[in-house]
Amino acid sequence: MTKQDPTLDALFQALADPTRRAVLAHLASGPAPISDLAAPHDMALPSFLRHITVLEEAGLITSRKSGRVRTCKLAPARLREIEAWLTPYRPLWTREKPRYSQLAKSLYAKPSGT
Amino acid sequence: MTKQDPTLDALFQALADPTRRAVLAHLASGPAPISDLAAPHDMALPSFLRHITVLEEAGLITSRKSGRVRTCKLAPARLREIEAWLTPYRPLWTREKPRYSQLAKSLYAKPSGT
DNA sequence: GTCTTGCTTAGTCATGGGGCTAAGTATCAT
DNA sequence: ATGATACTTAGCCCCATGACTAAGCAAGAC
Repeated sequence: MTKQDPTLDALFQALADPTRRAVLAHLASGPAPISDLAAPHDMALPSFLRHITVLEEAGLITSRKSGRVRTCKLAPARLREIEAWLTPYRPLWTREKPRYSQLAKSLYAKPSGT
Repeated sequence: MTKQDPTLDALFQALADPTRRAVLAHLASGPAPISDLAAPHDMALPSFLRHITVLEEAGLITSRKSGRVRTCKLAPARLREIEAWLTPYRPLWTREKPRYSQLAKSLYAKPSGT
């Protein structure tokens, strides 16, 4: 509409896959090497690595290689952006009456919906 | 990992497109007919309609046809599911210390990360 | 040095997503 | 009845995604 937001695109896109969400859930219990993350997923390693790359490009995880092991950890800042995107809509389900006009105002204030 | 969640897939997928997020933002100011929604988007109508279909299949909007006009409205329940999915991760950015173990517990309790 | 481990790169393939045009159908206006 | 309006369906095109195998490479074990 007014402005595109490619980073939000990548963010939601990254979350639109069960393997990738599972990786995030796994990483929620702390950093882990690729092989640990891959173990539960019945998938060839290169295929799995693509998912890791997608998550990293979306900014949802970071990784560092030490020796021959690459360790991944969650980068929760991006999840916070989803929360932020969600915020203007929240009145819609927390109140009985939608209060559309107020909502429109907050959506126009910062065009996070575009 | 344990169980797939196709509806979460569709939900995030639907949000991974700026046109579709713009439609949601538009609908936040109240129900609107297709043509109103389509107007700001420089796109052929059939292409735009696909987006509407995706949103509707994801459960993010509903629509009813009356006469020759189809009117769409937001269905915020699905947005709430995103909020729910986000919930177990929220401690990660609201506290300084991650408290990984607690988080893992809540993620295993209901496998919303799969 | 040789072998194993843990990624990494390269290349292929099938499917699906997002765009288009063209043509169809059902209302509503005149 | 005619014509405009508001979708709707059908079909095509291209590129991105998600999977695979095969082969490469660097680090650690022995």
